Amino acid sequence: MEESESTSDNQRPWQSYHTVYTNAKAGMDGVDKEKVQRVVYEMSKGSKYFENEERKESFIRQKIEHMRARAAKLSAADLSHYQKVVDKRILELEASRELSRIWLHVDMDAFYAAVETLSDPSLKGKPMAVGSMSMISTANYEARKFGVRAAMPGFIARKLCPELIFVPTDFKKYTHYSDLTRKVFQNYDPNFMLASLDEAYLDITEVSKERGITGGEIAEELRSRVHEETGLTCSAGVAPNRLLAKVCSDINKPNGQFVLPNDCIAVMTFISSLPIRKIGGIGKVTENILRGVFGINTCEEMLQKGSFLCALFSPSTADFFLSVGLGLGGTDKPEARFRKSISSERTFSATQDATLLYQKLADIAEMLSADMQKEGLLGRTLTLKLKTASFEITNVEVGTTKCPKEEVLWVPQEDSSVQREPEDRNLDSNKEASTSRNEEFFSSNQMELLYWVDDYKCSLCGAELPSSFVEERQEHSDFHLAERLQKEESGADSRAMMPRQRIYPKDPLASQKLSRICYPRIPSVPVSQLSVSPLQSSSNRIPPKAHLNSLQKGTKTKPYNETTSKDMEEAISTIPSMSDILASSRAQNLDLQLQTVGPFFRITAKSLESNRELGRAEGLIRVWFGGKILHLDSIRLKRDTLSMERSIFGIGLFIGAVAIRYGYDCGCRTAELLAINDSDLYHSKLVRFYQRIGFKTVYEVTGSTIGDMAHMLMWGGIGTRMDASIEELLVKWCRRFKSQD
DNA sequence: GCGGATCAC
DNA sequence: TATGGTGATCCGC
Repeated sequence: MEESESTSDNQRPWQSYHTVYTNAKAGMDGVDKEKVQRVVYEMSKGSKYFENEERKESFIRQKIEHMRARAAKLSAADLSHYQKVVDKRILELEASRELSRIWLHVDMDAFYAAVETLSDPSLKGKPMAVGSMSMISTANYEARKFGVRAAMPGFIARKLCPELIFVPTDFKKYTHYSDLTRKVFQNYDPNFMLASLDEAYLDITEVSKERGITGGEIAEELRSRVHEETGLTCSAGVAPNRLLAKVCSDINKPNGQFVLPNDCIAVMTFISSLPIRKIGGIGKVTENILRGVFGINTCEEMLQKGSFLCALFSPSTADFFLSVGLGLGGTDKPEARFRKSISSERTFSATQDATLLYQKLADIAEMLSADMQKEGLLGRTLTLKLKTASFEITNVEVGTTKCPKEEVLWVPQEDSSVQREPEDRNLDSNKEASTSRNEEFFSSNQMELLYWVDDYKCSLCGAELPSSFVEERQEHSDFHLAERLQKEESGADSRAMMPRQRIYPKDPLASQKLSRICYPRIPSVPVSQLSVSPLQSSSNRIPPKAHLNSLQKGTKTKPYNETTSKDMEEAISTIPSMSDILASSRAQNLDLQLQTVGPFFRITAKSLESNRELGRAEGLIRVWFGGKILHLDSIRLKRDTLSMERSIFGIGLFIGAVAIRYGYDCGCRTAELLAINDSDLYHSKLVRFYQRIGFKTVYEVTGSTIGDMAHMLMWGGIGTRMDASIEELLVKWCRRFKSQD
């Protein structure tokens, strides 16, 4: 066998070059596959792409060999053990079989190509492909007869079919037609799942029951309505679950449909001879492995080889294979799905021009940033993807606690390329930046959704507050805002309620210089380290109930800044002492420490349980003409704080309160900060947040005037300069720090 | 948590 | 001349 294969390789080398292009696709029945294979091989041979494909193939062959060896090593005892595992698992899976629902999968026929033909009827009947010389997105059925298909580079397609017409992609058009199809789908299942622009899953169980018609009849009707609405044809599959429905929609493509009845025997018969490659999720590699290692070709064989699959694959993968063998698939009601990542990438011709590469990176970052702002998204993990001229792909991720982004991302990337393959470093051809990582991604738009359901319940957490509780409601929405900001910030770059230091150096020298001026560092061994508690007596404390009452009276019905001076006098007597703040922070299991060096201070918050640092603030007491000013440089909260029950008020505000109280004790009357403007979206929220705390805008630093330069040197960026009266801050928030007794 | 790989459209 | 862009998931460390 080996012999004859290698001989045929020598005579017909193209047979050993495995591409996805020969994989059976609708409309490719009469194609001379041998010829296609040969042309693809001839056009690819010797290219960097080809070499990379061979490298990948050889890797897969190794993997197969390795798995074969492992399979051969399994003892009879092992196999009988795994057989028991499989038998049990199959019973469990079988028990979960759900035959009561009818799923329909719709798939538009050659969608992009069909849309283009609609807008330019002269294309009708001619071989045509949507895409470019580099890559084809879709080919119409005339082109498919030549072996031209999606995912094939255009220059190869042209070789296969010289008269092939190329049409550039135009997503606006496709989206328009996709919208039209959705309006039709809506009538059959308001919760339909869109799989892409041209594919959808519909649960037609209800509609079938209500109208007393079969799934097949619904499919017919839906398809003809799609045609009426769009002038396009589509194919449909009807089956008891989504996995099978998808397979079915492909069977009578184009402009056809196939119904698999909700009947266990029918399903098992259908699946028994089905090639595994037809199943969504089983691609070229998995197919090769399953065939090469276990000789599996059909879904039925998954069950026969179940013990091997369980022995060699992870439980979740083995489960998937077994359910495929049983013809099981998703039947559940779709849950709302949120995007988990957003990305932007570009391929460009190889270059060794570092400046150009940096420029490309900057451009891509800009595009990504724009896309994110459009959707109001923030990210937590930033990934740089690099594709070299030899098609090798490298990813570098950074959690966003590190900064600055560009340096962290880019410099190590270059270095690692140097180590691995020096000659490739200068041939970088593709970069992508993306942000992602599962639940750590979220939309900041969601923050705006706080409203009072029935004018009574908080839409975000269900807390109940009647409308007469004006102050409480304000505070409650502050809480959610703060919570959101805290989450976003500890994800974005750990800057929390106060500005972090940030500067955009033009050159290294400038950077050094600026950092000396702006960011005095507190020595790692503090000259004076004091626990804050002994600093203050609680002499000016009054019983908690009393000051709570007086404050509520004063502020309940009017905003704070309208507080009368008499209220103020009353209130001042109620401002929390340092020990008030510390006592209530300890009640939250927080250990606050204040360190000072000359004018500089640092406040750290640790968890009393874990002793881990949860956040810190830095700043200095600045002497100015009118007196002293508390200058807040940054408050940072650690990611750990996110998982805690506490709100930002529990940590950020405690840290802030210690800073403010420290400033008060030092004789400062004013606190100043800069709400840094990284993005407009975030900035406006930050400013609003500070405003609610009690800060007022004094100046917009835009960087457009010489005067702004001084601010930027001072603060390290552009943004909104804000001040607050320290006394007012203490009064405003004193209820937070009332004693726990 | 990170980086590589696979898959789908 | 020339082999894409976007998003998701899983595995192994």
